[in-house]
Amino acid sequence: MTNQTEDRRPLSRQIADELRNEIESGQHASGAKLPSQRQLAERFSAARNTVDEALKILAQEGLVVAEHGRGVFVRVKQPLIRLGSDRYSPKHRETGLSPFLIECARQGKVGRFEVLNIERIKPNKELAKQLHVSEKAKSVLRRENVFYADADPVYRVTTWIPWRIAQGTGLLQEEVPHQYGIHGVFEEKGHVMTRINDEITARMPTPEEVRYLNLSPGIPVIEVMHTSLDQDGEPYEVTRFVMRSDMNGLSYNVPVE
Amino acid sequence: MTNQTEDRRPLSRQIADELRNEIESGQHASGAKLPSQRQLAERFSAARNTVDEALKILAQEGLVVAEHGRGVFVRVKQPLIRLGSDRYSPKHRETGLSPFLIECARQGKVGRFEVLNIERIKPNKELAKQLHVSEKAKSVLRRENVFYADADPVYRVTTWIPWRIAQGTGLLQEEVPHQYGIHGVFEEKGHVMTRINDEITARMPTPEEVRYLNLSPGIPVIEVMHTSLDQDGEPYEVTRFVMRSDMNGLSYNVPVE
DNA sequence: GAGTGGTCTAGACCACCTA
DNA sequence: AGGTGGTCTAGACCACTCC
Repeated sequence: MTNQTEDRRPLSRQIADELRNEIESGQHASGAKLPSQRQLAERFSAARNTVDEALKILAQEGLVVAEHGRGVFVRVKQPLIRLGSDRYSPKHRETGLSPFLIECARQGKVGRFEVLNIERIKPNKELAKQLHVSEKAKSVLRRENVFYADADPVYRVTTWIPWRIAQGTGLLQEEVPHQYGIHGVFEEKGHVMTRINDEITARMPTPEEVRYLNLSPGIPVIEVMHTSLDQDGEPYEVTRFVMRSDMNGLSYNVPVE
Repeated sequence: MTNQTEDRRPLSRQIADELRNEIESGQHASGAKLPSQRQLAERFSAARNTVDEALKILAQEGLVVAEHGRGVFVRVKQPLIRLGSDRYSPKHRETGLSPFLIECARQGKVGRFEVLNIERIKPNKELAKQLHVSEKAKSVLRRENVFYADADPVYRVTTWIPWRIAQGTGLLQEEVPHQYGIHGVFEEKGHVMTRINDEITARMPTPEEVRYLNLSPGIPVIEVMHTSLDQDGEPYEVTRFVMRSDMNGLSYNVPVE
């Protein structure tokens, strides 16, 4: 650290900056344990509180993770699972695997998902508009899932389907009644996916999402609002993906129209 | 707050949860000032430090913003600027405006950008591979910009162009030498944009990005690595957008192939 | 000048992990 | 048992804003 008496930045920032430098220059390898807070406090002639503050800054940047009783560690970057614009492409049918499972397999992981709940609901205003259904009735089927790669929760997924389409298809059951999954069901009903519309945002997770996705501090989520459009341009399904950004990315390889 | 003696969560969390509830239930309107830290400390029978901690949790979630000397305020949500998959579409040529400017105008804002620097550089390994250029020479032109909506910085944009394409086009000057912008220049050189590939991630900003984008705590950035492909499938330009997620979203409306 | 948030200290107790 | 992070306290001083 440079001349402390001249430096007007808060001490906790200075310590954070110094440690960040050390990490980025490779003095603390990925996964390595940093000196304890008490050791750092002595080194920087600061109170332990102040060191804790500095480490919280780095944790918030996603650079380090504290583990209670063990120490503070340089965060190990995970390879990203890339959800692609081709994730619904018919070309993936041949393998019988969804793109998520393919990507997991490519990384030597086992992908799976759990059904949280399935319910027939009244849509809110916006959803009713998007799906061209009535706002007054229980006109929509909602399915909520969590996707896992090995033991790590990766996405929180909610799918909304107009009841006129879901009706009588068995989509009220956990088990999806089609070998090509939910989109196989839609095709049988005469809705061939022709275009998709994905609206993407990023934000910090809600406390509920922190629980579901087992998120540590400093990890934002990516939210994708996806709409499927059929051969007539009619929307027939909306899905929201909430993804942990430390394990996920998106990829759109598309023609310019 | 419920029975404090039974609650095992840290006091700062309890305070944060309580205040979050109050905000979400509308007891503190958007933009409203919360009670001062000293008042809250008294109300919750806690040290001011503890209240400060609680407010930092909410700030990190993007719910409130502290303003030094003024108070802590409920964050006002900004309307999002949506960068679309059609942002390069020839159909926007007629207006003579870029999609960014159109979107700004729609929100009653004035869009503009500043050139930070323009330089001929040696690409790193990954970039060399993406652009099919040599890693050993100064084979790439880099242009760095910041985009603004009114006074707010919105994107940090870096564009890399193979020097063999940029050479002799005037792209070394600040002023882009074509009425249709930089992509007009590429077309004149025989590269018609036929496909794009966008790789999207989200993360917390680096301290440098915090400075450039004037970011407050709890706001992640969205990073888009964009590649333009010409009629032969050849990549001829890579652009990185770093966008503040509180003012930006993405939108992909694309065919299923 | 009064009020606000920003930061720091020194010490304390707790919960968790490793051995 | 001993070390580590998690949290809280009480008090202090500072920088900023507003009147």
